[in-house]
Formats: sequence, structure tokens, C-alpha cells
Amino acid sequence: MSTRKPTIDDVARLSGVGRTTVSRVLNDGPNVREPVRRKVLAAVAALDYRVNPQARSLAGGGSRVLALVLASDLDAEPNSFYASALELGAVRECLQSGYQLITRHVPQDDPAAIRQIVETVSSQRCQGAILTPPFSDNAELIEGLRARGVHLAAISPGGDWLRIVDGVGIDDEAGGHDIARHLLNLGHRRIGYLGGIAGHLSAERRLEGVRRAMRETGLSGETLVVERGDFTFRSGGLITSRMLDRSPRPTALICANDDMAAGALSVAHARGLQVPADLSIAGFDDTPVSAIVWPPLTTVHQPLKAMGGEAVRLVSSRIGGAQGECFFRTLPHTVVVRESAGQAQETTTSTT
Amino acid sequence: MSTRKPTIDDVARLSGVGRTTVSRVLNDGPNVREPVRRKVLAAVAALDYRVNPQARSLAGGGSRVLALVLASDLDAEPNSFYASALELGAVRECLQSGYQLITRHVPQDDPAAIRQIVETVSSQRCQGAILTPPFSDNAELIEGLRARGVHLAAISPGGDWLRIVDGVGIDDEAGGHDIARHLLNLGHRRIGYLGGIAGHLSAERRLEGVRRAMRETGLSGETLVVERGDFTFRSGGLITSRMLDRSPRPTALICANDDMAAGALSVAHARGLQVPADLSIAGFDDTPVSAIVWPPLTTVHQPLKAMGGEAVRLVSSRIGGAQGECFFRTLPHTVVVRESAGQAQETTTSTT
DNA sequence: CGTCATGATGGAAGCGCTTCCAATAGCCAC
DNA sequence: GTGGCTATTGGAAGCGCTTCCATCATGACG
Repeated sequence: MSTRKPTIDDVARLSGVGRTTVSRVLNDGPNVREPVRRKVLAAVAALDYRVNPQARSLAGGGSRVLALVLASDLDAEPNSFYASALELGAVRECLQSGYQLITRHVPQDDPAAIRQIVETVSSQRCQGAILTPPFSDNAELIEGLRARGVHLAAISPGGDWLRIVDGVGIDDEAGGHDIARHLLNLGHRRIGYLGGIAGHLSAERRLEGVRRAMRETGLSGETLVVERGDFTFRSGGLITSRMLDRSPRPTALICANDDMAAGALSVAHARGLQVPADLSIAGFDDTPVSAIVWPPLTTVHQPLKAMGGEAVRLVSSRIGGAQGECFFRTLPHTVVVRESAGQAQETTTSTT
Repeated sequence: MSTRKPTIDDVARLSGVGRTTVSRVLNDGPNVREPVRRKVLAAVAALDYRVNPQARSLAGGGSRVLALVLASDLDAEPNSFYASALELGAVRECLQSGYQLITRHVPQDDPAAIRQIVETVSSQRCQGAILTPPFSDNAELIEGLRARGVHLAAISPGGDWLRIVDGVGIDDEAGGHDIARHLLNLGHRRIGYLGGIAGHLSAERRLEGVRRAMRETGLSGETLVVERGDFTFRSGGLITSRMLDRSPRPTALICANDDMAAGALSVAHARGLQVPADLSIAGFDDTPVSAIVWPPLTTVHQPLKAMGGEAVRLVSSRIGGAQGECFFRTLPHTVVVRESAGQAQETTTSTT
């Protein structure tokens, strides 16, 4: 095609130094005098030289490839906004630090898929992988990858009691607590919680937070109805239907993510209920979904992009040789008040 | 970490053949007798050997890395569902054909970013790139990449009169025509079109289709009001507000994508209009957004995943050395009828 | 003023693979 | 049988880079 790309030897020749020295300059190595470094850099610029990542990695520098493992049910749509935000954050950080990011979508429930992931990640010589829920807690995946020398970081890993990988996330328990408190403050007393699949530990922690808020308000567990779904719009709707069939029915619904909240909203509309007048609904994550639906969702904001970026930083520091205990970085969350949650009707009366 | 990974030489030694022969087997090369091939394959299995992609690419096999170029405004959320679906389709195909896919998000309007993309794509030795709108028609990007020997495929490139890259997409003109026809059949006569940015050629073709449908129905152009936004939820809302302030106001809105339709829906709700009773709204793309909002959107389905996969196939065949004219693959679209569009009120009267 | 530690620098050996090319083996027609 | 071909096979030369190790300057120090 075009003329052959310049190699490190071309740079060496042009700048009149040895190949080794150029390599040193390129890798910020020590023991290079300032004038020499400048000369090399000038040659690099003049030739518009770029290192060949393949050659570098062959020679020992590591592949500089990271993998992002995302959950997706093959047929259902992936939880796109959540995943995209994470990916965007990760990709940007990778760009800065010179890593390449490849994305892998895996069906959640397929054990063969887990093995295949381990397989392809290692066969592609990825140096690190970022695990997203629910893989953040998947022991088989974690150990398989570890065994092949892949460094790991997890997004919102589950219980902090079993910290086995570095991770980033918000304080899920506090997040659950805060959103519950918000509804409680609005006067709601009968609350429904639309949870995700049980294995999804960080979402379970949210539920714990909700429970704590209820206890703090002096409410018995019985005023909290919990049902689990699978984080999809569809399951949010299904559960909501069942919740609304109860009597007395909940006046507020807390959902484990925004998609489920959107499903809840949809069912409420279909039944002719006014939101929030007849029913308050809260989401979790603050993905764009929460702004797109009507009314816009009151939800808990997670800094997903920042989490993606931080995860990359975590793996890359391990790749760089960082030793030490597993590290968990907690990022701040906030309750975003929009219009899907309002004053509880009955309670308003009873309080008066 | 673990024991050194087996190399091609280990395989050669174990199977008692030359390194070259192993390489031939690995690459489905010709001139290998069946028994030999089997022996080699057995050794590969026994050692659990995988080729080292870095080494392979260094030696001349090509990097087998493809880039997916996606538009995203840095602050705004990316058009996630659209992008995710494309990406998912592409990733899957890559997995099958042994390519690696890296994703690049680029702000649309930044010319420096274009240069940077060319830069990083080529410096990472990508062999091919998949361009998504509006980059599918970006001459600077296309030429820059071409000049560096990167093979290209475009998703929904613009006018077919200027086919300069291989592409996949639906027949946008027909899509626009079909959705317009649907509304026209429902009796709508004053229609508003919420377009995207003008440079987005494939979306412009949809408008042409809408116009054709109007003409076919014997309507003058004046009954069609066109305003352009930027494909975001926000701009959809903005334009809708303006459209609704007109008098007489349109009874139906056709949006260039689902996000804008969601914005339109939101404004309608905020103004207390019933959809579709007071106002019909149609989207485009059939992303999950259309199912999440209330009421669910009548929209035009694009087979995005299939398009992503096909794009990979297109680039990979060029990388494989395919010559010949630019090729455009048209995939089928369908109008998905949901609940956001209904019978026009006034017209119903006038027809009676 | 000689001796060493120390900082700079370049030579050369690969990393694991593809590919060019020479070598060998097998096959046919005459 | 024998020359001429083609189907197989392996040796060796890199691809562009990092890194080990030897080679020099330098300056500090006794």
C-alpha cells in the first residue's frame, strides 16, 4: 500500500544513536541524557514514527490488551446504557494509557460461555480483564483468568467480606438506604422492592440498605414486599403486575435498576394509574432510561463512566507490578430526584 | 506466572514435522497430506496450543484487529442502543472469524478528533475499520484511513451516488416512505418530520421517502413540516415544542430515530396531550427505547445486529484480498406497529 | 594521579510466527 | 526405465521490538 512504515531502526539511524537508546527513550527508561533524548524525539517526530505494538508485545513488553467482560442475554438486548457508560469510561482511560480494549459479551447463565471467555481472553494474550456484574463475583471466571496470569478488576463486586479482586463501585448498601429514605420521607409506608437475580450481590446489598432504612423508621419487615426479576424491562413489568394485585398494594416501588423501573412505569400506565399520584416509582443507576421515560425517574446516580475508567486504572497498576492487598475504590452516589416519586397519599392523610 | 505457553516449535517437535508444516496446518494451507495434518492437530490438542496473535501479526499475517468507529458527544450520552446493537453484531462476527474488535468513540463535530482517529487506528495497526453514521460519509476519515491501508465498511452510508466504500444498511428511502404511508393510511394529513443533522445522509434519505409518500397521496409539500435536530432525546423534545406551537399543528410526528421520538413523547405528556389520541408519534430504528417508553413506539425496524455482523464480513473479505467494485448490502426493514400512532381525529371526521 | 563505582550507550540475542526457496518424494507418459 | 512435473516438506531468514550484557566515558575519592 503506502510506503513502509518507519521502524525503530530508522529512528536510530536518523538520530545517530543505537536502537537500544531509542527504545529507552520510547519507554521513558532511565539513563538517557537530555540532549540525546531530545535528538531521538526529534527523529521520531520527523519520521512520524509509531511503535509497532505487536512487535513490542512479542519482544516482551506485554500485549497491552485489556478485555471488558459484559453480560448479555443472547436474545434480549444487553443492558446497553449501563454497559455503554462503563465501556466509554474504560475506553477513554485505555486510550490515555495506551491500552487496547476489547469487549466480550457473555450470556449470564451459560457455564460453557465462562470457559470460553477464559479461553479467548487468554488466547488473545490479554493482560487484564474488567469484570462487570454479575461476573464480578464469578469465582470460576476469576480463578480461571487468574490462573492464566490475567490481572483483574471488578465493577461493583459483591460482598466486601470476600474481596478477592480489586474493584470499583458505589456503596450499594448506602445507595439502597438513601433511596428508601427518600421514599419514606415522602410518607410511603408500604414499599415494594423489585430486585435482580439473587446471585447479583451488589444489587442484594441495595436491598439490605433498603431494609436498614425501614428499620430505622421503625417499620417491620412486613411492610416491605420483595420480589426478584432479572433486571430487564420485561421482568420489571411482570413483577409490578403482581405487586399491584396485592392488597393492600404498595404505594411505592423501588427497583434494582432503571430498566425494571421503566417496566414498572409501563404497567402502571397500562393500568391507568397516575405516577406519582397513585404510585411512586424509583429506579437505580441513573442511566439515560431514567430521563427518557415519563415521568422521568427518581433514581440513584452511579458514576458509571468514572467507574469504567477507574477499573482500567486498577488493572493497569497491577500490570505495572503493583503488589498488595485487594483494593476497593468507593465512588460517590447521589439520589437524583425527578418526578416519578411523590408524596404518599394515604399516609399524608394518616399523619394529619 | 504459569508455565511457559507452548509455541509452534513445541507442536512441531511433538508431532515430528517441521515448523513450516505446522504453520500450514494452522492456516489451512494447501499441500499437507491428511495423515500429517491429523498428527499436527493431535499435537496441538495435546499441548493445548494457541497461536500467539502478536507473533503472527508481526511475521506478516496482519494484525487481525478491526476498529469500530462510533459517534458520541463527549458529554451527552452516546446513542447507546443503536451503537450497542451494532457493536454486538460486529463483535460476534469477529469472534467467529478470529478478529479482534476495538471500539472508538468520537465526538461528531471535532475535526481534530477525526485526525486522531486516523492516527490511533493506524498506529494500532488495525487492518480494517467499520464506520457508523455520520462517519460513514466522512470523506476526510475515509481517505485518511484508506491512505494508510485500512480496509473500510460503512454502516448506512449516504447517497448511493457516491459509493466510495463498501456498506450495509436498509433502504432508508423506502423506510421513510413506509412509515409515512402508515401514518397517511391512518388518516394523518399534517405531518411533522423531526430530522437529524443535515450531514447525516442516510437520515436525509428517509425524509425523501416521506416526501415521496406524501406526493403519492397527492399532498403538497406544505402539509409536511420539517425541522432538524441532532438525534438526541433533548432535541426531539425541543423541536416537538415548536411543532406543537404551530397552528394548525401537525397530527402526527415522524422522527429520524427513536430517541427523538422519546423526546417528542415526553413533551406531549408534559403538555397533557394523549398519545396517540391527540398526537401520533413514530420513531425510527426500533431500538429498545421504543419498547420502554409509554406508549410503545410505532417505528421502523432496522436489523442492527445483522448490519454490524455484515460490516465485519465486508471488511474481512477485503482484507482477504477481495477486489472489485464497492459493494452495498441492503438488509430488509419493517414497520413495527405499536401504540404511539393511531387514527387521525380530524381526518376521520372529514372522511365521513 | 591511579582506581572504582556509576551513568550512558550500543551489540546481539531472541520473542513466536510466516514465508521464500531449496530439497525431496512421488507420479506420469513415453 | 527415465526424464520431467508436481505435490510435500523443512531450513532459514526475517518481522520490529525489548532486554541482557559488555563497553566506555565520567567523575569521586584516597
